[in-house]
Amino acid sequence: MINYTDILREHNLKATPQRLAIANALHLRGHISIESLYEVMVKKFNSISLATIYKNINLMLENSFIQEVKIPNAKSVYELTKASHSHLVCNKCGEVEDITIDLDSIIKSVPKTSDFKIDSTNLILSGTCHKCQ
Amino acid sequence: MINYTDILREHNLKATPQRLAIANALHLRGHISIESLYEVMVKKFNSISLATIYKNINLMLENSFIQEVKIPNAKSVYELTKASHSHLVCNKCGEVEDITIDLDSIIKSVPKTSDFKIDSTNLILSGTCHKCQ
DNA sequence: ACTTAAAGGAAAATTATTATCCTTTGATAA
DNA sequence: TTATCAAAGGATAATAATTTTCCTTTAAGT
Repeated sequence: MINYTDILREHNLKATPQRLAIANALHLRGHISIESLYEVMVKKFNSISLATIYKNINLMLENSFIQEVKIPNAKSVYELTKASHSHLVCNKCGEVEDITIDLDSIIKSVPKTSDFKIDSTNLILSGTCHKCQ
Repeated sequence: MINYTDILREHNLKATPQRLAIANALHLRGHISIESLYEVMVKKFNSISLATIYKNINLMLENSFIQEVKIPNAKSVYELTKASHSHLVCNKCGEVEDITIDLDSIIKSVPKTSDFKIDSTNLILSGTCHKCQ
């Protein structure tokens, strides 16, 4: 169980018990939706408000402590910010998995004639995971 | 101005005036959000209901006449279904542009050890477009 | 320990989306 | 071309998702 106190502070976020629990839930689950996160949090703080979840998720996004992952045909999930990576999403069980793929060649393949300056990439590969095949 | 009557019917969608107008708006704009689509449609059908927009967007999605494009930090836009392609999104003006990129090598680079069967890809490249640089 | 800006909780408000219900209409066939 | 009817449109209510408000509590720096 990692202590996220310092990491939260580095992102200009007060280290409250609720936030430490959110950070840990994200760490343990890897990716989690708002509603799942709320379920997890209620077990630890029986009177926590959904508004607290939303307010923290939004602040954490603004301060780049976490990232949103928008998934085709499903609700968004959130993850701790880490090095740029892509995602595998199983259409059967919904599992989301990180995967590191080098997209440099892809970025270079964008025609220079389009004169578009690429800052970031967002790649989701959908299909069927090992367990669901 | 293309006539989408037959194409709608091929997707098991009755060719109503409202649907033809939605198809044309998508064709003209390329990508459009719910609220922009509503604005466009109200000009043509001054008493159209937002519910009609939602019901049609959902039916068109179910019947694969259109696709949803989920964009980081922005609302979804919709586009007519066409051959698989990726998207360029400008962080400044919000413009969304189609781009054809061959992702075969990417898909093949997913380690076979992960035993994940990929069905579809979803790639968004974010940055700054020509006009906004 | 003291102070204070920020965070939490409860609930209201707002926004987004879907469902309901009745009227109208596109598509098929007589 | 008209008659028929399931499906679609419009108005509105209902629901779901998210944000705001307001007051109490607390983290963090003195």
